[in-house]
Amino acid sequence: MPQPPTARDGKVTRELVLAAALEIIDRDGAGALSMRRLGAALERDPMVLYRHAPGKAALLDGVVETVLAQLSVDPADPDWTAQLRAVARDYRALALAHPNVVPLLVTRPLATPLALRPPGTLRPLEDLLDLLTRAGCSGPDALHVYRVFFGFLNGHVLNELQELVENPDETDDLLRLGMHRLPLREFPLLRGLAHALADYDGAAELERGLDILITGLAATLSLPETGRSPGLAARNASGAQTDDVDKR
Amino acid sequence: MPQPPTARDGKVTRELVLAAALEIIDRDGAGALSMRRLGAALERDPMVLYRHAPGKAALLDGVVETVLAQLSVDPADPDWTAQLRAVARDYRALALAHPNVVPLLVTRPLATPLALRPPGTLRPLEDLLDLLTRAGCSGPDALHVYRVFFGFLNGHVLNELQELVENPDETDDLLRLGMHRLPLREFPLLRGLAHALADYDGAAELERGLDILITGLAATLSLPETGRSPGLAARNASGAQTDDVDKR
DNA sequence: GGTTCAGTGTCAACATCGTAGGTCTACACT
DNA sequence: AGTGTAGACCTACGATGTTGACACTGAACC
Repeated sequence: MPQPPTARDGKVTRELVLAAALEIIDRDGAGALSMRRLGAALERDPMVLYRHAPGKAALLDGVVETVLAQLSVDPADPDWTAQLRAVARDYRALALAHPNVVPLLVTRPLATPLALRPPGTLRPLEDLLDLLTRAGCSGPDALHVYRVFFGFLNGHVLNELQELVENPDETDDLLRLGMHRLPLREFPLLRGLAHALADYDGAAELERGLDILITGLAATLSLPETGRSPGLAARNASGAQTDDVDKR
Repeated sequence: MPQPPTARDGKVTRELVLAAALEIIDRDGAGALSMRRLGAALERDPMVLYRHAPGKAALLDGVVETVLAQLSVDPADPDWTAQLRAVARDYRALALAHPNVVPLLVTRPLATPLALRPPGTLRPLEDLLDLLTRAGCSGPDALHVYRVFFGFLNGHVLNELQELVENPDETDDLLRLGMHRLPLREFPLLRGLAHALADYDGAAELERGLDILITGLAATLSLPETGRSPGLAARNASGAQTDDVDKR
């Protein structure tokens, strides 16, 4: 017999549950994920979920883990700066692919002590430490780099996802950003920058941040900055757009 | 007659509501804030709240606004780097004073287009733009600095708040961090760094990040780096502890 | 003085949520 | 044949955000 799209193929596995949960979150946001809805998506009784996770919080952690598991760090890369850049780009791509997961990504760890987090979440950390110590970093320094690096990444991703527009079809920047509503007298500079706000280029912003970060790190840690120089120059006021992955 | 501690003094104002909400969040976390509990804290019927806010989401935004309103940027400061540093330290202090608000702080803006955010939230942005343009920045560059700066700040704060411990009374670092639980074979480096993890110094980390960021920014924007050099040197593997505000 | 009106507080009700407890079915192994 | 076990299901409880109707107050107006 023909199965409905989200077919009930035999057993329910943890992976199936998490995949369905991710799908719901991607479509309708994290707030829309309820045990009942998730059960319905799997065409099962909601209570089945508790066989595969001790509660909703664990499910959310699981979703975070599956997403984060798609991020891989190659500890064997001889050029640590290049590897950092690659990871950063992957991370951004992941965030853009699952924007509704980002709040969980930055928020869930606050509820769980580091060492009790799901292993998939710790993998990138361990690999990054590996990469850096191979490059000559001391342990504590590697830890420091990890923190600065992911701190920066999370900050960037949060920023980029905030650049939402009220009415994307509108051509006028002021209207698109909903800026006509804010009191002109109190925020003159902000209003004047509507155009600049409108053509925000996340990819370029990330690269520039990486330039600053990596050169800064290399200097502070007195590590060899392998590979060619990252090209700090080449930019002016308006900043040339780089090709962007997403269309916004 | 003697009033109970959280007295019902006359009218209920928006400020009173938000203050009570903040109190609950500070004490029991954002998840513990419900309309009914908030109503009980004010000794009023929960429905009263809807007279002062259109819904729970608006209340949360209000809490974010009141917290963020405590952050002030002085646009007249002639030394922009010093002002940035001051703002960064204030922001960190705010986050440490209200750790349970931080998830809201980084998460709520994702739900609201920039221009429709409460004015209190936009104030620091406008003031920062002011500060930077006075220092000779172009508009778009100022915007860029703002983004990199707050991206970094949010990232740092999120990082610092994650460094929670499982059993704060334990003297052994491994136990305090709950590290004895994670599979030794898979995370050797991480386990080896338990000590380094345990004496994380948020204030020092912030300063080092600021060093990197500000020098990087000054270089990229070819702005005068006013004030004395930020002191990029003076650090080694273990990193000397600076005096810290909080006790953890 | 009487009437209207907007603001404020109260109450009951609804749909939805997470999850504790118990039960039924089917298969694995002795 | 009997027994154990794991997966799935159902019911039910308490809590949540929010709607709509209703009562009270004080000021504004005729």
